[in-house]
Amino acid sequence: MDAEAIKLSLEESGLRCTSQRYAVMAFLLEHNQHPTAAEIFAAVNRLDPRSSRATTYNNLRDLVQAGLVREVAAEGRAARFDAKGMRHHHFICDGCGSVEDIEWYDVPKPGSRSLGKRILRECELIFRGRCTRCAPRHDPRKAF
Amino acid sequence: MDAEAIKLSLEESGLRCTSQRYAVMAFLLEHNQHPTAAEIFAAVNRLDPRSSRATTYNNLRDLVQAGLVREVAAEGRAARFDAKGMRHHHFICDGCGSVEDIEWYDVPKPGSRSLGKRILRECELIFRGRCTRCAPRHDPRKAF
DNA sequence: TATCAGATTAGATATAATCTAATTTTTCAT
DNA sequence: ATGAAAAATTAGATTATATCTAATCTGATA
Ligand SMILES: [Mn+2]
Ligand SMILES: [Mn+2]
Ligand SMILES: [Zn+2]
Ligand SMILES: [Zn+2]
Repeated sequence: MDAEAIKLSLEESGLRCTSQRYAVMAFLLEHNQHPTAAEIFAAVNRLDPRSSRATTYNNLRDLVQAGLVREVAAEGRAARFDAKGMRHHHFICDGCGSVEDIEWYDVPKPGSRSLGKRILRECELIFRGRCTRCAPRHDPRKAF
Repeated sequence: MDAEAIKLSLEESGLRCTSQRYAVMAFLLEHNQHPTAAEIFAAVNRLDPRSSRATTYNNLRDLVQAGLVREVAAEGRAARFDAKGMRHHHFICDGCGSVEDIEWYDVPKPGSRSLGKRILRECELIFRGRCTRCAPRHDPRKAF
């Protein structure tokens, strides 16, 4: 996704393309490691222009509201984010806590009986286990 | 699950059945609203015996490690917990943030091609939308 | 009973997120 | 261009959540 496309997607969502907001969005688009707000703040300030912590949080909030960014559901203290590009699932490593993307495939919806009067919008599938780096350290005779 | 069964499940996991630890476990078993640590702390102290905040957090950590309790994956600030009884999925309300249980059903695993060298242990399915209470307030003409 | 590991406690500390009020930047009507 | 209004940014204070520390308590066991 090039600079112009990012600018456009922001403006289509009713958000001005400020340099700080652009930097957050661009960083998320080119890093799929699901960084925390603190990591994003550090990363966008490594380059110009400077952005404050409050602005980083404000922009993440705005981008999530606009549907361009997602706050990933995960346990743990700090929220993690990714750009909502192609649909995908997530894999969370028991060993190191890393969150990785898994290719999307369709998930069966719950029956209307168990859904009741609830209105279903979307679903999110999280896998757990050991990532490629952590798998070798894992003794398969021991349960987690 | 009666008192004796709780005591037993704790001891099978190598945890002493202290009154504070019992209270946390019993509370989670009879409330499926996925309370936060603060809510659990308040609830177990409404009755005797008193338990400190540190102990509530310590016991939640121990119970999660022992596999009796789960920290639910969800966005938002405070961690939420439930007793790992019967397997189930979760529904998180866009409106009020409540987390509700959804009857379990099997979920197709990702293909070994997209899984790579990762070791899969389990999966967790999260639905999003409007809960029964929030659904009526939702104007279906407006997107979220 | 004496010992000791496990558990609890109050309060201090750390971490993550949000708020506040001042300032800067952009937009837009004139 | 000019000035007013709106939007965005900022540093730092504040709040919320979680963990740590070091002293004390409890209960199992010898
Ligand atoms: Mn992702
Ligand atoms: Mn549950
Ligand atoms: Zn790993
Ligand atoms: Zn609701």
